[in-house]
Amino acid sequence: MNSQLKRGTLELCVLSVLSRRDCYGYELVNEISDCIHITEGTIYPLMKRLKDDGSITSYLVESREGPPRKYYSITDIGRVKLKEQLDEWNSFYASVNKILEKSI
Amino acid sequence: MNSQLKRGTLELCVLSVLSRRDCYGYELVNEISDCIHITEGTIYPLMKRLKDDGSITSYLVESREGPPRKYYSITDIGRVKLKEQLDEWNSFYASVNKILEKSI
DNA sequence: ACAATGTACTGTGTATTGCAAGATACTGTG
DNA sequence: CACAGTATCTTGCAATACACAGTACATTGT
Repeated sequence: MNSQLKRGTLELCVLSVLSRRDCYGYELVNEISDCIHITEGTIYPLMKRLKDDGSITSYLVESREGPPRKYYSITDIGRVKLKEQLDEWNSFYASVNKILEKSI
Repeated sequence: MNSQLKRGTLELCVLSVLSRRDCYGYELVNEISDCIHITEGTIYPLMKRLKDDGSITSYLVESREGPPRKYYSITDIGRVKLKEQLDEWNSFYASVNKILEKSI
């Protein structure tokens, strides 16, 4: 898979999943990896960016299966961002497909 | 527009347009910019990469409206690459949409 | 004691884009 | 004719986000 394609969409995917329910990082990796390959080394820096810009908050929860889990929760700022990025994504792939269709 | 989204797709778009007809760089910029904003500073390094890996060839044609135009032509290697990237793109945006749909 | 798995984090490298600037050629206007 | 504007190609530097590898620590099972 061309890893360049993922750029910009992983953030959208994370926000989208978090808009359904709170998740911890490792869980997000597994959830999203079903469709698009990612690893922890990709997700944690992304979560840090999202936290820094106020799109998400986090809280720790003890776990019996390993170290404490850091759950992430989407904020109102994050929901606004999600909506914007969703619109961008939809118009973007419509644009790409328009260019591609011309060549058939 | 989130410029990160374009990554990986511009090459696909260029190959796709070239699969229809030969184009010169400036023309490609205008053609593609109808849908996705790009400038010469983006297209020419891309054309160089494509030429280096054998996906396209180029030839000069005199012009009465400015300096000579450098036309680009897709090769068989380029067509194979186009097909691969087309498949990747289709499966990629299906994957993204699958993740996004879960959150509705 | 040790392996396996769950969980979080960091560092280095890399690829592709944005933006800005420059170089050359032609066209039209004052 | 000078000059502005447009067409066309080229190059350089900065920024961004991802890949991969590695570290660290907790728990459970053998």
